[in-house]
Amino acid sequence: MTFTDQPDALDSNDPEGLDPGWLTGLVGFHLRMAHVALHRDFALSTARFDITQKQLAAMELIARNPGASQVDIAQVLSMDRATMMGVIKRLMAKNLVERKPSLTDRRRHEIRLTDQGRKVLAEVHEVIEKHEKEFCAVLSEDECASLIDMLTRLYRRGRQSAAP
Amino acid sequence: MTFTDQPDALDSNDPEGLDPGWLTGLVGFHLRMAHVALHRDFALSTARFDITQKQLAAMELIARNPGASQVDIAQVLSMDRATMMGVIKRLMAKNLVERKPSLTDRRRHEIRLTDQGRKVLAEVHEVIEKHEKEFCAVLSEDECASLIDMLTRLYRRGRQSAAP
DNA sequence: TATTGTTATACTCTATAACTATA
DNA sequence: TATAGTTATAGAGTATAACAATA
Repeated sequence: MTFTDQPDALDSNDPEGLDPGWLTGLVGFHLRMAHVALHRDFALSTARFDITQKQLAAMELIARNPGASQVDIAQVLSMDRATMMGVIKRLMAKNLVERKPSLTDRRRHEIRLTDQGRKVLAEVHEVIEKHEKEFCAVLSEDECASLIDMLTRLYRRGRQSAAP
Repeated sequence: MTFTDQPDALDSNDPEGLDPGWLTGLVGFHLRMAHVALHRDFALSTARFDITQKQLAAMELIARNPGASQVDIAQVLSMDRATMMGVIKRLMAKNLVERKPSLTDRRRHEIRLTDQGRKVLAEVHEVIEKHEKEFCAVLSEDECASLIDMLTRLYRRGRQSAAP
């Protein structure tokens, strides 16, 4: 029962000895598994920053598009505006982003990074780039580009059919 | 300000007009976006079954490996055993799976599908296969196989470094 | 001691519905 | 009417810690 008894059964096709069966052929299944692995890796790499994947994505968009509204950010990340609210709230609680009411449309709140936010983002960038390299070490550069291309097509597809 | 003013800005590189910047080059970002799209699509396709992606994956493994324990299933799906507990609980509440204490190791509970579970799983299979086809319509067969191969390598990699 | 199942706890994300203020 | 933000609510998944029963 220990890992020394049946190394073959562990290292070969079925790492845990169970038959994944029908799931094996589903892109959706592998997409989920890869995402779970990434998510956990990410959490480990960025533990000291107390920030999640989604919070980082939001911060990056805010950094690149200062003055964007919550709805703008939410749309790009395919999030509900109520969900986005929660993300922004947590980022504000950590003093990473701040809001100002728009002068031209008083319904909107323009979101910007705080100085603290910019500082943290720069630090996180380094960690993520290192993490990304390690995570993708099993892919060649061509494969990596091809993977991004295919993934992009997959989620853009969903948008085209949903938007109009 | 309406969508008729700047069609180019909407239909070209930036569907929502925001600059994703640094995120564009990250496999992790696109993996997350594709996963979010898939997750939502999945939920829509299977709404009438009142079942989630993870619950389905667990059911499939249980179907293929009758008598497996909760820990077995959890390991394959990279879940904590407490998390798995929640999934199993919900599946039991819906009368889709059942448990029996193992005769050889009384700590273990062998999990099996109920008749109801088998029936539902068969119906869901059809829906998912149709969904999978639509979701992957933007990929050729070769691309699809290549994508699965790359994704598998990504999450297997995580396992190899974690297990020993 | 180690493993399995279990409960309790806490956090994040997700979505819906309803409300306010503004356009 | 429509949009932006907000709150309340509910549910799912994630993880940790602790416990009992069993090996």
